[in-house]
Amino acid sequence: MEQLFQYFKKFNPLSKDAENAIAEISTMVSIKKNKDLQPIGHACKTIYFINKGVARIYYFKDGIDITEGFFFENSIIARVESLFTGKPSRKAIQVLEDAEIVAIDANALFKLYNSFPEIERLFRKIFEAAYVDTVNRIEGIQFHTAEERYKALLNEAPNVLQRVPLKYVASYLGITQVSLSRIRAHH
Amino acid sequence: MEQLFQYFKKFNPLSKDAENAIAEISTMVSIKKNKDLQPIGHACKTIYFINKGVARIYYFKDGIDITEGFFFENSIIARVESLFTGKPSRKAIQVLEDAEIVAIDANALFKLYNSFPEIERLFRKIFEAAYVDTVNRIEGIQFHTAEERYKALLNEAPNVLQRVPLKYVASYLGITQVSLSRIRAHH
DNA sequence: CTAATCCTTTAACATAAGATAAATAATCAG
DNA sequence: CTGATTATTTATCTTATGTTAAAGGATTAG
Repeated sequence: MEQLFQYFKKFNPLSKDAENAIAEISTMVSIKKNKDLQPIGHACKTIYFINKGVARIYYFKDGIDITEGFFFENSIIARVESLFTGKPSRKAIQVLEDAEIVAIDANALFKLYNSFPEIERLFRKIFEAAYVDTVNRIEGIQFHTAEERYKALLNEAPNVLQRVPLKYVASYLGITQVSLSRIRAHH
Repeated sequence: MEQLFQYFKKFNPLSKDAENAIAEISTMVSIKKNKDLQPIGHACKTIYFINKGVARIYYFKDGIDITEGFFFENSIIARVESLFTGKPSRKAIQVLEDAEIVAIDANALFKLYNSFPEIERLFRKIFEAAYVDTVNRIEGIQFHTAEERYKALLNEAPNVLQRVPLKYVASYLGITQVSLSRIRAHH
């Protein structure tokens, strides 16, 4: 849990009481490469934090596996379109390397918001930052060729290309595996 | 202000005290068609609510005007990538019809979070909902042809096509004006 | 009301990316 | 270690979208 509390400090440092309250509603999960942490079709009731490993959020569109995003050590994963609406998620979370993950019970967390305003503030800030990332990502998608998007990824997150199968990277970039391969060949 | 408070009720009803506190840090703005409400290059210190009119957020990429989003009556506009980071925004807000807008001083609002947890909660929920919209929008962009995106817009937000010049719609859809025209001709 | 400007469409051509298929290369299970 | 599966690359062809240019419509300023 210590790693998670360190992460929290960057957003909103918590009192010991608040940390303990979060520890009580959290569990450690060890999960093997390629396994789904959460399957498609259930309401998202958990917020995850990656201590070790890589994960992706994915879904199927017309039978095709599409990666929405990649997540590395020291980051939060949640399928917010379900978490914040209560609707079942059409998305799954899959681990791409053997991983150590903290699972936080979201309903219990939302209850803690009432007794610990500092926790509500913490998660407000965490999700505000995630929101900003998402807005910036749209800007990266609009009006860029596939090659530009690939180069941007290579530049901003080279670890993605080192640790993640290219077929997942392709759909993340919004192109086919074949196109990605062609772009990489063109150097 | 009444229209804004009605909007708030959908997220988190406020006490009279809280409403008054927000009223005190807000001003009404009347602005003419095609005028910029906020120019490019300043840190975003204001959250807007549209009582009447249409607006868009836009920016320039390689000299080309790109629309990030459209906003209609009864919605909040903010350039969150600046609001939540404090960095200057490379984006501007332009009004596309004569508009009536409530401008909320963001720094003053953030201070109110300390005295009114209900206000912090309200805006947490507002931006969580906006975050969900943005995540869903990425899904709409990835792996859809321009024609599919156009039809989706026609279906989900026909008012955009009725009230907004097509040249702005084109960049919003991530295509050129010429392509959009061709797609519309194919019907 | 008219001229000037701006918006939208149409046309012709160029190019990036999709689809399909097949050949390598890498990984995994037994 | 070996065969089987899975991932990646390469090739060929097709198609959607970009680019540029020009024409027609619509809107606006004076």
